[in-house]
Amino acid sequence: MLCDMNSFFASVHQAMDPGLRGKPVIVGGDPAKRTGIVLAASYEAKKQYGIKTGMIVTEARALCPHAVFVSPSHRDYAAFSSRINNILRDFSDLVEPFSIDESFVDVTGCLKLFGSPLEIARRIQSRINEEVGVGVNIGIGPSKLVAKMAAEMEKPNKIIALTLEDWPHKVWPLPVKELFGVGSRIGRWLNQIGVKTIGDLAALPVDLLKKRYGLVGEILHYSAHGIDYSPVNPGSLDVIKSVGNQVTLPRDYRGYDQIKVVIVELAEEVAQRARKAGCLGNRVSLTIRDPNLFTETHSRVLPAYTDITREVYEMGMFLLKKYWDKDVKARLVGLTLSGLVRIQERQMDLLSQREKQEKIDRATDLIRSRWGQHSIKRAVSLTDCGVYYGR
DNA sequence: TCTGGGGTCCTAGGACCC
DNA sequence: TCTGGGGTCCTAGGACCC
Repeated sequence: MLCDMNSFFASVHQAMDPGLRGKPVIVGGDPAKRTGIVLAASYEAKKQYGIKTGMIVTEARALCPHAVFVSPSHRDYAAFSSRINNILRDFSDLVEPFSIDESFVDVTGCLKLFGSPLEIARRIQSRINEEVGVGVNIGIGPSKLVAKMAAEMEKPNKIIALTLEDWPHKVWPLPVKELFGVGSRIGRWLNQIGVKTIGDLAALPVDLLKKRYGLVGEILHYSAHGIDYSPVNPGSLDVIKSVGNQVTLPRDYRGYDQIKVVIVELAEEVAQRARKAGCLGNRVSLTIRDPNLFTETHSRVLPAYTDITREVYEMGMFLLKKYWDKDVKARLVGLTLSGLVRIQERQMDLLSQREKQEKIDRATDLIRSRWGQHSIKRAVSLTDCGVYYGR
């Protein structure tokens, strides 16, 4: 099954504040910023006023001036998301959070315990509706792909079961861009070569897709036929691989000094998030989008794994000066720490040991500078092997 | 297509190692 | 320096997802 929360961010605000229920609610960026977009809109806003996710906030305001505009609160969304996943885990231990508002659940092994997939879906849906207070679409299918496609077919708060027998008449007529894995670029290319529907894609020779898109092309071919063998992997989101932040600036910034301020703040956020996650990273990437929307990214591996703000910042500045010239103009700046590894307890010990060693070295240096090179030595130097150094 | 901000995965060339 | 064959790491870029 794929459980897909309806208008998730907006629903969370409505669940937390009963005064917002039944009203057009729009979750969007700071209206003071030049480029705020709609992150989510309640069904009232979507249905009655034609508000869409991704729309520019000012545009949304024009369509629905009396809507309640709320600024996003990621903490609350994360809390709601984990409550929902906990409900799902009451039904199966195979729960894979796919994003903050979508999770796959493999119920193959618990049909005897809880009944048919449809019955399970109904129980999950009513528990999420009642206990969390948000709507949820549940797609049921023989694979993640089929369940995912099913969940998109009708909204909101629907349960849709899809089988492979249904696939040709229910999925093939859909526009090819609706297929999971077909984005804007591939969709455009497919349209250009006359592939309009998912059925058209299914009929396309694999070799053509393979030649153009390699492995991705091959997967696309199988997807168009509803074939997917990927397992529900409960741990897939536990291991984070990178943390990054980017900002679109209130105006174009120019030159190292102005951009430096942004890099300082981004480094602070990024390193702090790494520390909070208990991770160290070994690669820093800097992205700059210029006023013409041309975006460039450069990265470099660090000499050692780190979660230190200063080290992330310094690599960011190194990259800026190496790859962009002095009068660089930036509309957006992004900084990412990747190559992340979790700090194990043992590594924690090593870190604190390292700190201890550094303190010892500093103290030793100080003592020697004051009382001479041989005023302090390691115990091994006092054995007869170390005697040469001891004099 | 882009809007903004958070991610993942794949590919490919070059450097370097044995 | 090149010979052959196998491999890893680094870096950039492209595509996707929500």
